[in-house]
Amino acid sequence: MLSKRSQYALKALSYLTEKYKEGPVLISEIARKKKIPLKFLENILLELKLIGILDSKKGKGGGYFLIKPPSKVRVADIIRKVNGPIAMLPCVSLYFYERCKNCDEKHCALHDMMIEVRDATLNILEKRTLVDLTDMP
Amino acid sequence: MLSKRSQYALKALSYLTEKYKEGPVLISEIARKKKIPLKFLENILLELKLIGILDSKKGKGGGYFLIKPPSKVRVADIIRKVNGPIAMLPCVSLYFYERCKNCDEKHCALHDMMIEVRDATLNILEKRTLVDLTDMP
DNA sequence: AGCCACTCTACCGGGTTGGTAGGGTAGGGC
DNA sequence: GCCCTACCCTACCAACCCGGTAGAGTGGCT
Repeated sequence: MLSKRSQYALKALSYLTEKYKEGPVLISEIARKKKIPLKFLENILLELKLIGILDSKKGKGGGYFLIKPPSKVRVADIIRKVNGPIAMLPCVSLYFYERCKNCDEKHCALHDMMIEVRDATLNILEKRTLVDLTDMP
Repeated sequence: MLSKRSQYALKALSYLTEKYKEGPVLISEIARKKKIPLKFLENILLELKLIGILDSKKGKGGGYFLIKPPSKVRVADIIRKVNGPIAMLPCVSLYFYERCKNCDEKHCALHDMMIEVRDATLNILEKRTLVDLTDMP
């Protein structure tokens, strides 16, 4: 399961995608529209900035905005950065790989099964970008 | 990611599948062969018994054993019982469903995307049983 | 100057994770 | 009827994560 934090992050990014080209958006506006606790959202947006997905502007007329066009930001990458591994086991993770002490990967049926699951998941998430997250009216 | 507990559970069950029809298997044997901390494994096997996957026999010649034929035990069900939801969001979970406060499911793009991911995952895990977990030599 | 909006530090209760320790108790064999 | 075996039960632990909340700081704009 994605953490609440990750869910909020995705919601916020989808809102910023809709407002792309309208300039900076207030934290408070995002919080209100997406029903996210304000101070928690502050924290999340800050992380997204440090990660390099967003940038911000202070003072009047300030707010947060996407650095890159929404079509260039993959959902899979956001999830990895905010939530962690997408795979179900460390030994089948592409970006958070860790060798398994309990088995030999060449002969581990669980390993093979989880590779399948990982590929099926990535096949969806790596093809989707923020644009695919914008809600239908 | 699956918790360590879930990983150990699956490993233990795959071992018990290999020893199916050979009668009860000692906790200590499973622990040794699968490199799982003994007391932790005790705890896990007990849970699997309460869940209704295993049964045990006390005294000499005792141990743990599968209640049902391995081909009747689906991997997806084990994961759900030991680890929790398979879906990435509560609002797309079949067995742990919770309505989403942040969005209207009918018009939520994230919701739709995660349904796709869920189905791709279940398409694999619900077709697999313990038999598919037995390792190749 | 003064407001605005992000930024930073800190804190907090409660829960989960990944164990460890140790004694209790039922079942079989002899 | 005793004793060994092997599961059963309770308790504890440190460390971290989750989902926030609070409040003061700081830089930018007009």
